[in-house]
Amino acid sequence: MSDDRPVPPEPAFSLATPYRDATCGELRAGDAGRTVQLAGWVHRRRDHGQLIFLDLRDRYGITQVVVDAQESPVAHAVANRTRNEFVLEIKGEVARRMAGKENEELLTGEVELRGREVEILSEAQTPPFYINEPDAPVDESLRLRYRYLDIRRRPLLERLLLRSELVRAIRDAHHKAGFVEIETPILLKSTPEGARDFIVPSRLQPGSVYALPQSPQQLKQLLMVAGIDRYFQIARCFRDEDLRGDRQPEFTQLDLEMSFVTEERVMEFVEAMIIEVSRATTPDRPIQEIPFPRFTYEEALERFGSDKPDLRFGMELVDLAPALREGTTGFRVFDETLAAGGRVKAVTAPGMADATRSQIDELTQFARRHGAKGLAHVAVAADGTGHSPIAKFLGEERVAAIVAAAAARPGDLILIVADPSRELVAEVLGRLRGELGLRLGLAEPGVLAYCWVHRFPMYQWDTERGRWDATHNPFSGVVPEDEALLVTASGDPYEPSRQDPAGKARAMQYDVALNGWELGGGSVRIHRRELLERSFALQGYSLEQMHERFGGILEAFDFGAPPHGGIAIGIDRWSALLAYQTNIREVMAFPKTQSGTDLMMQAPSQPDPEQFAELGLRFVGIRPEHVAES
RNA sequence: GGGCUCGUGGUGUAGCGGCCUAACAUGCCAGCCUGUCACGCUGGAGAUCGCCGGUUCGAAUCCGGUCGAGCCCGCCA
Repeated sequence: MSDDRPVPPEPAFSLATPYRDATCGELRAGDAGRTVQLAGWVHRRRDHGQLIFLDLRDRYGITQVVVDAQESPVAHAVANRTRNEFVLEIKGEVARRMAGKENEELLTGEVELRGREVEILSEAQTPPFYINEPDAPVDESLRLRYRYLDIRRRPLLERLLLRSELVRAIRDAHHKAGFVEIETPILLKSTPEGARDFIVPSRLQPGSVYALPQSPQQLKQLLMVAGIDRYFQIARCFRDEDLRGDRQPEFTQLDLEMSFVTEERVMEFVEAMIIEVSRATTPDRPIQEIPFPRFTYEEALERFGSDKPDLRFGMELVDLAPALREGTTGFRVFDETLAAGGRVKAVTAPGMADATRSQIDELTQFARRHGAKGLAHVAVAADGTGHSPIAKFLGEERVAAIVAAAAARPGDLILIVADPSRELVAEVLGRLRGELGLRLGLAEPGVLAYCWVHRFPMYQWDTERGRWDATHNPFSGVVPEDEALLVTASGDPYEPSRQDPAGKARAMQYDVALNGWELGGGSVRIHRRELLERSFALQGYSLEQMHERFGGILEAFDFGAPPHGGIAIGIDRWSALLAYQTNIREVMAFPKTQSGTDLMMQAPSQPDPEQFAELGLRFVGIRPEHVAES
């Protein structure tokens, strides 16, 4: 057998220590005859009486140790006492395994260490779950409680290593491109993002609080004013909102900002960076299309029903209005929707024509959950004719027209949503598309389909508060040709209304999506004071409020602000997707549960009364039972 | 704030009104074993079924509440 198994490169600072000469992943046939010492955890023990096999494990791999009672009675006696997860130091001679006894599964499988001296560095209780069977299912709360044991297992370890490589590649790419990495404060002031802030009371300023940053948005803009024309940071961000599999209260963003740039220039850099980083981190995963496809928000919504489309499969949305146009269709839902200026659109699920009643019901429930009033369907038979419960209203011709419009093939199932709201139709069909695309296995798992979505609407009308809300970020710039739209219908900039031309303005905003997930988003910012004031007025901020909330940055802009723009990319999501995960807890060393608790550290915890007293705080409770206690 | 799912020896599951004095696998403990690599063989210990209450002659099993975990809606650029 040849010694062709790759040996990982030795880091600049040797892995050898007084406890070990080598790691458990590096011994090869060429090392036979050497006397070495290894240190690691007992991965598994196979006791044959006079002969004990110990699989010794560390981060780098596993090496089999044999302890022979005849050769080394003392070592054998110690090995006899060991159990799984004991930490050992073992000295012995590297020997080629007997012919036919090699283990192909192990990088070190051609050799074994003949243990002469075994020392127990640390004993271990029986772990609460299997560490040596990485595929065995374990309740996630147990994994969270004993995270340090979960990290001993290969799958999580490898995801953390991947994430480390990702961040390293990001740093490399930015440094090469002349970016400066600058840290910004964690103890900050409330920033204008829409999420709830985490609050930290100040002892030195009793009654005042810091807010943890939801992102370093304002600070990076201030760095642009400061003349740092290319800034980036791997920044921890905090948002006190309800959690999901892809949302944690604290998360990490790649935050970057550039000066003297256009939208095009920022996208150019970010795209090149993403390609470089992807190739460095997951060289085995092909990028579907370069340059990344670009869609306007409008187009993405029309074609995919999503501003973060999964482009690994087709299933584009189809407008059925042309097929239904002349006269009335006889199906009231469609007629009324079209008459009201609403939309009737469809998505075609390939090969699902034989869906059972309960499957259709389930899809209908899915559609309802996302706001649709119902879900119509047409199943395409082998002869190409459409069959549908609503055929009796529509008539054969119109059903055929629907099949034709959807370009559906025999065996396909056409799912139709009708609603006065264009956005709702898009949203529901988009979700169906995403869900079915995955269920039907249409998406190639290994492919990385990045794309850009840009030209988002600047604002959304906030009915409750009677003002325009920035869709993205209050500093986002408007596309130059829409600048004139940033006015109110009334003429008074502080009297916004739903009819304002501003509702049509598009922002210089761009999102990058990967396989149906939003990876990040950014914009070219407004750097001119005058335009910023107009935009803020539309968002319902009076001059006083503007200064109260954004005084610092407004003042800074008066000292000469360069045109600038940037982006923020979610590192947790990115590493999760690169590791084939959809749950960001799987790429975080110490994540929190959905209720925001840390099962390992038992956080959050009751504060020491003295800490409260020092801060001048008292807990008065927010629920009846709390109030009753105080 | 709301909806849904789950909670049974250390772990993963089965059992879903009496046949349960709770089963299986694995782990654990003890003994045997010199070529295993999910070693093997023999024996043993280990759960009152998350918690509280109710229904019932009888509850792991049904109902209500509660606690914990997850998924989703709202929320979150």
